[in-house]
Amino acid sequence: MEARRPPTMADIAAHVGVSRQLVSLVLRDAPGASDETRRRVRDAAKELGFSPHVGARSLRRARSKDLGVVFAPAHSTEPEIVEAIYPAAAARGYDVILSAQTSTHSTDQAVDELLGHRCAALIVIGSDLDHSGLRSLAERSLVPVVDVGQGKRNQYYDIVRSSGDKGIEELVDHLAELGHRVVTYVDPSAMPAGALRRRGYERAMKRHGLPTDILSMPGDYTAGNYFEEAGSTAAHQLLRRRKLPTAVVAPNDDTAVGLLHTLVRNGVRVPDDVSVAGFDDAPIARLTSVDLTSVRQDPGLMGVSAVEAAVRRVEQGGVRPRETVVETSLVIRSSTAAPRRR
Amino acid sequence: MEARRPPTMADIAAHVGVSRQLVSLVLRDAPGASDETRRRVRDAAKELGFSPHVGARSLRRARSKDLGVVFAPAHSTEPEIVEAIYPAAAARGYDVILSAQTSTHSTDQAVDELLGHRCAALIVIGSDLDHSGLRSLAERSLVPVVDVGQGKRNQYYDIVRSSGDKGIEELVDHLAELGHRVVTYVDPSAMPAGALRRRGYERAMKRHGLPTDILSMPGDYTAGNYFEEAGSTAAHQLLRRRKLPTAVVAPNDDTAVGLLHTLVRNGVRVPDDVSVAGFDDAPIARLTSVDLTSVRQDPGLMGVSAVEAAVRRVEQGGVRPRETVVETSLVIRSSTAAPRRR
DNA sequence: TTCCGCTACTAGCACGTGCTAGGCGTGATG
DNA sequence: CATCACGCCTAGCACGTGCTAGTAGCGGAA
Repeated sequence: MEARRPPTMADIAAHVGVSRQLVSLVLRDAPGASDETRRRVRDAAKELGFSPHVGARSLRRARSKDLGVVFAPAHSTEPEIVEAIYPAAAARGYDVILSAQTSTHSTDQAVDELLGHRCAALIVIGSDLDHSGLRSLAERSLVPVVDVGQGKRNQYYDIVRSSGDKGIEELVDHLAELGHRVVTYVDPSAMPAGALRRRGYERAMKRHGLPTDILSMPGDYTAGNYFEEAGSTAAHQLLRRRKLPTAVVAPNDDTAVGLLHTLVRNGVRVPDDVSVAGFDDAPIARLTSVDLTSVRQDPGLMGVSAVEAAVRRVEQGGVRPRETVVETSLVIRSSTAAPRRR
Repeated sequence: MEARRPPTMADIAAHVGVSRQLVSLVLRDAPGASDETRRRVRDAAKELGFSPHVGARSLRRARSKDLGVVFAPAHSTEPEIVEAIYPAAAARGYDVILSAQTSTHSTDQAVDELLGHRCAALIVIGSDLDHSGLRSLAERSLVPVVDVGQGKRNQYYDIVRSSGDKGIEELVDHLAELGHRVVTYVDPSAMPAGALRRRGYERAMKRHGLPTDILSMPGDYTAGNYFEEAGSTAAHQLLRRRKLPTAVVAPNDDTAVGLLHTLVRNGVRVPDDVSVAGFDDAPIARLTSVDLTSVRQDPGLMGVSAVEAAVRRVEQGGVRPRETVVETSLVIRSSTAAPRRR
């Protein structure tokens, strides 16, 4: 029961009866080996269960072929972005190294570990860092940094974000077309990308000549189900009014779901009495029992864009960071409908 | 705008005016350096932004101090386990390397990457591998493997799982104590850990002298919201019956939520008309608009147990793998109550 | 003085891989 | 016949770190 050492190229070489260099050459698909030898080396590698030592490889290699990704497992839309990063990176010849940001494992710790692996670039998804935090990260890490989420174009790091303002505008347009005139916006004030989305609401309402009605919900972003709670609280506030709006919009699906369920539980029919809409098109919005009209910000496209931005900065040394805006699309489901006649 | 090379120990040594070895010694907290030198080396390391090259380190080091973790970002309870692994590993002096299992990145690929990093052990969470897959993984990887999820004790790999059968039994006990006599069990048949939980239901019902009523729902496990859909379909089937049961139990929260929402939408009051309970105590169960009675399988404890099992196998070479069963606890919320008088 | 032990440091090899520079044989070209 | 090109292979160094085996310097004991 001894712990055997994993096989190296030297072991393969000895097994086949050639030099170690030739094995390296074959496994790198470099020219200069006969087909017969290639076959024998590959067979031996498979037989011995060879797995290249990425540490040794990154040590020798001039430039790294790894993308470091920081993400928060607790947040909902991020897993989909992470999933999209894998094939995008693979298509460009890069490997992915993940590091989680949690309450016991800070963004800085995650970044330090990734830098220890000598990643070629860092992709930070939905980080808790503000602009100055990201800026200093970009400066000290010496590698290109891509922030996925929110922020404005700058010269320190790349940004990939969805067009949250235009998405909300489209949503309001949809409601206005259905005939809604009283559309309330519930704003969980602690939401990172919230300001942009609220602006979209304000702009669209103004364009339609309708009065804005914003319900601002304070709270702690880091709390477990803050968003859903904010929606629920907002629903109770609305229920205390003499008259309900005909439609309610929230800048994320969790808040909208909190609204929806609380309204339904209190005898309000959705969409008959009140239309409800969210943003993100999270899995929860697609449940048949929720079936929420929402705005989809394509997580796959965001992942691909992040990889593209990172690879571009890596391979064209010295180019300026840029901002990539991913278009959103309206997903109409059964939680919105024309308002009842009064 | 040239891409500078990250600083090495040799750079620090040159900066301070000592040998490279002494820098290594200081940064490893090994004895044999004066306090004054330690301070100067540490200051220089900080000033230059030194980050140790983990590749070089793992190359030289006899045994690795990394735990490789395979997880599926799309699944719901796993992020919480991953979060718990970080502090547990840190407490024992291990680093964590994550690799995701997605539709475009198989478990095998994820494992190969982790083995490339020369992890000391592998922790596989909620894998799609069956027993023989895990067995061959354990055999070819040459490192201890810990499977978190389900399975039976065996000599090839460790198992960490929750006591799903006892958890469901407790849940049925709770319902029986409330006075329920007609308790239906909805079984999404494709669920990996499903058999164990169903046995718990059957055992408890028998103990209480009640007839079992199992609604088996076929379907594809890998589909996006299969579980919630299964619950929704089951609700429709129940609604077609002449008489509803007074309580419904599901082996996971998604199915229970599908049940609950579909029943509510069709005018059935929960818990007044029907009590509904799930399993997992997933975030969705805790939403105030759902407030589902459930069985909590402590994800934190599962993460810690997985790390413990892995470290034990790593540090006591040759010990046999074992099975760790994490106790569950009943979480009573407002979706269950005493049945109405008939 | 010599020897010993201690502190503070350095020399040097090893880990597994990538890559450049060569070497050796064979067949084609001058 | 000498030279060259080419296909196939090997020698050897480098990457950044951990660790063992030293080696000076210095104070104290014999």
